[in-house]
Amino acid sequence: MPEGHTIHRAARLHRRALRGRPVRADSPQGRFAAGAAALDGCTLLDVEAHGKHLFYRWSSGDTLHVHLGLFGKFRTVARQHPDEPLPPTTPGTRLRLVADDLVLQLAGPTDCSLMDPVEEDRVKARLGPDPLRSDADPEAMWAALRRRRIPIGAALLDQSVVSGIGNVYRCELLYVIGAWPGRPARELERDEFDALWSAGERFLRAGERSGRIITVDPTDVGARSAARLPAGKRHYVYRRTGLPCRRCATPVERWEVAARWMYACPVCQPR
DNA sequence: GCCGGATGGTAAG
DNA sequence: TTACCCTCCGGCG
Repeated sequence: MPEGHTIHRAARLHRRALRGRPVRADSPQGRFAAGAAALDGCTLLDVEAHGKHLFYRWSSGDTLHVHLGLFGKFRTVARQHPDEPLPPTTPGTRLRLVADDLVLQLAGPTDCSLMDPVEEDRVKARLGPDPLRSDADPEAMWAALRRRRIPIGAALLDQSVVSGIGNVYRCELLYVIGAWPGRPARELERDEFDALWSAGERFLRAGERSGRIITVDPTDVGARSAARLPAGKRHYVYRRTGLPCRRCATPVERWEVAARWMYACPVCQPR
């Protein structure tokens, strides 16, 4: 589920598993053969996440940029012995990193490439503040919203306004702050924005820790704890078209905003 | 077992 | 605006 929480989680896990270790690198699919050859035998120095982007820094001076897009997936396989045969890869495996006790495989990414510092800066310059980063500045997001006439539902998907939020979080965030998605971004009140930012921080952080998106207060779905909620009970409105709102029972509506499905309760999120 | 859809973004037209 | 990337998962049979 690649919204920002997935990316920060991958950064944390990959950093812990691979930092300081030399790895073998190759591209079973072949589309990243030259890049993998450049990384082969190098040591991972650090991993940085910003929004939905990952940056891996290597002892060679190279930076590996990964963007999962909608389909990209990482798979890690533990190894007992360094001389154990490698696990099979799917034909689409773009990059494989092999350490003594771990194999990391990447398939289906939107981007997997080596970047120089100029390209890296260009990518980062396009990104708005990321609530999961310690250097995130909410005032930058507030200023960006004030400049836009587009609906708030569209602004939340614009990675230059705020980075790391995807379609699930945008729908759920607007529900929990009670804002109609079609309202112009610039008309959001300051107290609504503060609630939006803090809920965004809270949702993303919980997602990073658990590896899944759970936005409901468990008491709203008749559960004691958010842990192990079944798939149909994790959200207030996302993918619940026509089903009763969990708080007021009004049917959830669905329509397109910024080329993606938007879900909202017309009563809890008044226009 | 097959089919359709999706958590996203880029580049072509 | 449309095509594309080519993953996994859930619904259906």
